[in-house]
Amino acid sequence: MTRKHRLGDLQLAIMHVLWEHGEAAVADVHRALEEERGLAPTTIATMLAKMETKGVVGHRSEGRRYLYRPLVSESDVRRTMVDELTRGLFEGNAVALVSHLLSEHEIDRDDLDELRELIERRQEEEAS
Amino acid sequence: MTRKHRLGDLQLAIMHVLWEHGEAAVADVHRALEEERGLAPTTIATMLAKMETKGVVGHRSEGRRYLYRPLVSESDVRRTMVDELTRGLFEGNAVALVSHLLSEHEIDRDDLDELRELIERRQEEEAS
DNA sequence: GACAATCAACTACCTAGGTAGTACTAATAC
DNA sequence: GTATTAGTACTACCTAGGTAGTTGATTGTC
Repeated sequence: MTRKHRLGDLQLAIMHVLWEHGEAAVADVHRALEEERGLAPTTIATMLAKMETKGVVGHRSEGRRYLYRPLVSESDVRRTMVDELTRGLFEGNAVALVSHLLSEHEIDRDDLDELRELIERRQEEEAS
Repeated sequence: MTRKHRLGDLQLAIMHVLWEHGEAAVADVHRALEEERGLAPTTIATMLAKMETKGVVGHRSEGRRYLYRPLVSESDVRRTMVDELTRGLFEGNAVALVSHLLSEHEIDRDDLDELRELIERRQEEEAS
């Protein structure tokens, strides 16, 4: 069932639109992705249909058109996908992942401050 | 060319064996993955052939058998894949990824300490 | 009422990952 | 020297993601 939370690039892009809008018609999604992807509307429609089969979105009819809505949450997807990446690439060690982020310069000076705060806050929570 | 650094589950598992051993025959890889996957030796062989076409591994003959070696480094693969995940799931914001890790309890008390140190060390480096 | 636009349904393809059987060849073991 | 073993090559399939055309219905416009 983890299948449901593993999404491809396009699927992810579509989900972002749905997560943001709550509900959207094919045309809405298409418009939202037009810029960066320039896909045919039917491509979006086909993908949404496949995603529905897969169980990650649902729809209701409104007049002649369908309004799609997400059936999985962004955090579930994040959890699963980050988890799988961590397992596949860092032997399941989340710290190793962060360490990678740090050493590969994905994180700049300001980010470091932000992170440090995040961690300190978390440590305080943990302490209680 | 980012294609070269995006690997599937099995491919990743195979690469781990190669990264660790430097060079390995099909039988070696098969033996190493037998336990956790229980795949036919031909599956490994087929996959290695596909990976060679893709350019992620190379081989040399030693007698009748092939010794495969990695052509892409673990850190390259990590970089690309982490990067793509960050872009696809966290709008490219690495800090958001770490934040996710923290809030999803992927990181326990000891890890927090470790992380904090990592960050402090990094900050010192950055300060110079 | 004819015509254009909108929309979902259906069909078709292509690629990559994954899985494995069969066939052929070379070495090894009696 | 024949039978087994170890190996690669070749072929075949299946699934999922991605991309889009064609078709047929509905609706809105003049």
